[in-house]
Amino acid sequence: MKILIIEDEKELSASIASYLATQEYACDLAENFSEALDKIETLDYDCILLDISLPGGNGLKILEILKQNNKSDGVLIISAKNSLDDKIQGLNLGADDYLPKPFHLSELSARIAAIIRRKNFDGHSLVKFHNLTIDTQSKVVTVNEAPIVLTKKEYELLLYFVSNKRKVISKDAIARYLWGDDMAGSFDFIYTHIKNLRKKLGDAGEADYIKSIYGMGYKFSD
Amino acid sequence: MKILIIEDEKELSASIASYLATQEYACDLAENFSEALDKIETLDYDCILLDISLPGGNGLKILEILKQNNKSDGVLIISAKNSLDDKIQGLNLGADDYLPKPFHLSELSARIAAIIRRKNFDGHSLVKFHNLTIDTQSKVVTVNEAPIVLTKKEYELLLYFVSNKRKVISKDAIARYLWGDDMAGSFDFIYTHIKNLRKKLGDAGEADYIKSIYGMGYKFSD
DNA sequence: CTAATTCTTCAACTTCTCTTCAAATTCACA
DNA sequence: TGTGAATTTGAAGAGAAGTTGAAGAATTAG
Repeated sequence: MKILIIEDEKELSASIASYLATQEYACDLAENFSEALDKIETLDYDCILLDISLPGGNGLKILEILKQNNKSDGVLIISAKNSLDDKIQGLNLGADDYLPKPFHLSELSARIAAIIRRKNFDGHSLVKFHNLTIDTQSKVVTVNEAPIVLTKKEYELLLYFVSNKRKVISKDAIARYLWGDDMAGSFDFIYTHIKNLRKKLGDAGEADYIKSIYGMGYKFSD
Repeated sequence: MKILIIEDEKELSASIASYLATQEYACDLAENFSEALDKIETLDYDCILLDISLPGGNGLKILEILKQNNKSDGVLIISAKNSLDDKIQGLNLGADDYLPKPFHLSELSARIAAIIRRKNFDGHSLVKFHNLTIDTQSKVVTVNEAPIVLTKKEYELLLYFVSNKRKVISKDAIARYLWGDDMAGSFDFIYTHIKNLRKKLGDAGEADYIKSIYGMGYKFSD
């Protein structure tokens, strides 16, 4: 479970992070507006702790951006300003919960657990990458909201790509993932399935997500 | 895990070192400005404890130099001067945390653990050398933030250089690393790959990292 | 059981990398 | 400063890696 902590008080965020680490959460820290945007863009988090009163840009702005990118699931607002106004505004923008400072780390942890539970529950098992979404429950893949039809192998391949986005994946790894450990020899399957997947993504308007890295494998990125 | 302690009070640094040794950290000590620079240049540390109030040069100066060399990840400032000013300046320069004296060794240890965890987590397994970074997951190499495209052999060669930076590497060792043990005879491959790597690094603005040591091999340094 | 779909195999083709080689240059040492 | 050895360089062919289309095998659906 990955958590992003957007908080400018370093001592606080460090202690949150070290506490959450004991609960098996992996934390990323962002201490200002631009850092936060950066992390949000490059990684997906199971939960985002957002301090509203952030220097260099308002925390609510971040929430808006998350909302626009369909990533506002799992946001827990923390704030010293315990004003009703902030709270309402935050929840309206799609935050899942609101926790006024100061708080006990155990309460924070409980709320995070609740948010993640909820998120994984309501059919939100969506894996996303830009305008591409994969619903791992219904197994429906959409590009720009329009569904595309994939075969089973193509679906598994795409899911593997998206969940390892921006990493170079060796053909060996792909072979092991799709066919199990005993896939010595030829990569002809892979070539063909990649060709077909590229074709279908291309037809749907999103070519070029799957890059070949000569001699190394493939990389799914933008 | 390697830790550098930059601290002029010998008793303090000794007791920190011996405590951290019990936690499986290996500590190096530097008790003044020049010693610190020396250690920083020759070795990479997982965490650096930096006393701001250092004789013979300000500790913040060291932080600046670390920052310039892209080594400011993992710096924990310790200081008796518990002024807000120092703190802000330190954190602006990229330190990860700030611990005012006096402190409990257990707290120090907890913060170090947090810093190392953070560093390994959001560092994406980055190998760095000055303005050069190698992301070993995405296999992307950047010079001054701009990505450069390398072939597989070039990438492996560069990675070998960077992980053996500032050491003289024999062509035999390079050959064994890149092609396995059975590479008797000619070094023509190496010459060519080094030429190409130099070209690409040069085009990206960083020539001269790869030095030839006549009759011995090569050295990657600045 | 048949038809349709999907998966795998194969071969021709394209693209990019690696290696080879010879000529030019640099270096250490006498 | 001259000499042989070490290194650099550019060019080009060999070779590996990746792409593509087509067709047979396997699987699934009706």
